[in-house]
Amino acid sequence: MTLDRIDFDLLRLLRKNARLPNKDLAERAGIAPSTALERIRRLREAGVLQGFHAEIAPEAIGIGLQALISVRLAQHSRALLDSFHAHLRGLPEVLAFYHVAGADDFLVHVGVGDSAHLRDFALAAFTERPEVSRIETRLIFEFQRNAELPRHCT
Amino acid sequence: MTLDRIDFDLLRLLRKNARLPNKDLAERAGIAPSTALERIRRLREAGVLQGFHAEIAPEAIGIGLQALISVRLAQHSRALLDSFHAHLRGLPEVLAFYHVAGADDFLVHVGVGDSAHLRDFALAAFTERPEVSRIETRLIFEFQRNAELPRHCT
DNA sequence: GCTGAAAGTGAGAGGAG
DNA sequence: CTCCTCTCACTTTCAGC
Repeated sequence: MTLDRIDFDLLRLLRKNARLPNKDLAERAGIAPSTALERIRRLREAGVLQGFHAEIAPEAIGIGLQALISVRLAQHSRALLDSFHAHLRGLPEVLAFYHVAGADDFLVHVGVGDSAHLRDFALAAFTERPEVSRIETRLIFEFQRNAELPRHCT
Repeated sequence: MTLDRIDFDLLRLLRKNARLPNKDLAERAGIAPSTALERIRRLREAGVLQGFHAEIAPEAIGIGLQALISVRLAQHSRALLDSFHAHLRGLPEVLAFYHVAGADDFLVHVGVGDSAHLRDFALAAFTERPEVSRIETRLIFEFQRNAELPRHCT
């Protein structure tokens, strides 16, 4: 699938505000509302638009503390990897995770209530797991996401 | 501001699908559409709902490679921190960044076209910067975000 | 603070260019 | 592929509960 300038405009607008009405979307992209509707339907079907998510203030949902936990697995077998992967996906404290190349295999972004919660969680969800060889926890002072599209998406 | 069960329901629904029509939102939360509208307006005004963002397939916008770059600053002065912070916010390759406690000061999630782009970018945006003392780059095999709310948000 | 009706507006489908 | 029109459904406001 090949995207043109109008597709990038629609993506850029939806990336900044996913609840923008179709009418406004069309106007700002310089096309008719029905055309915008059709384009967005196609972008979704092609898997370019994967979803729309609300961003929620962490403190409002009881997240007073965020941390990054580096995890090194005991071995690099496929079975162990899959098992740990599935485990990560089931933890509500996990906000996001990265599977990376390097000495540590995973980097896990977690959100917890307080430091006691963090200690208990790190112990139960990582240290006590058979797949895990070693973890390292870093507190997050600030986390920010970027809603811009790359420069070449003109 | 104190949230009740219905607020959490609305947040949970919008977190999973930010484009869900208000009517459906109300129905699934068990309230009238006008009530849902009012509640969401208040959640936005209170800063609980901070925004709505589309999730876009990286490859579709020319991101063939993602990496995590650990950055250590030369000193920990406020001026240097602010300067580097502002710099990060202006880079389109930066998808997100963490300001963390520990030996490294920042962890930057970047998306680039290919390995040549990554090398050039790491050099120009980090290594050559006066604020930066040292960087370390790790390739990302997989990145996943969690759209669930914490367990206590019933 | 929630409900339900009423007015205004946008979404979405079908057909023409 | 894009636009226009038309219908239908949704959003949004407001008075009443």
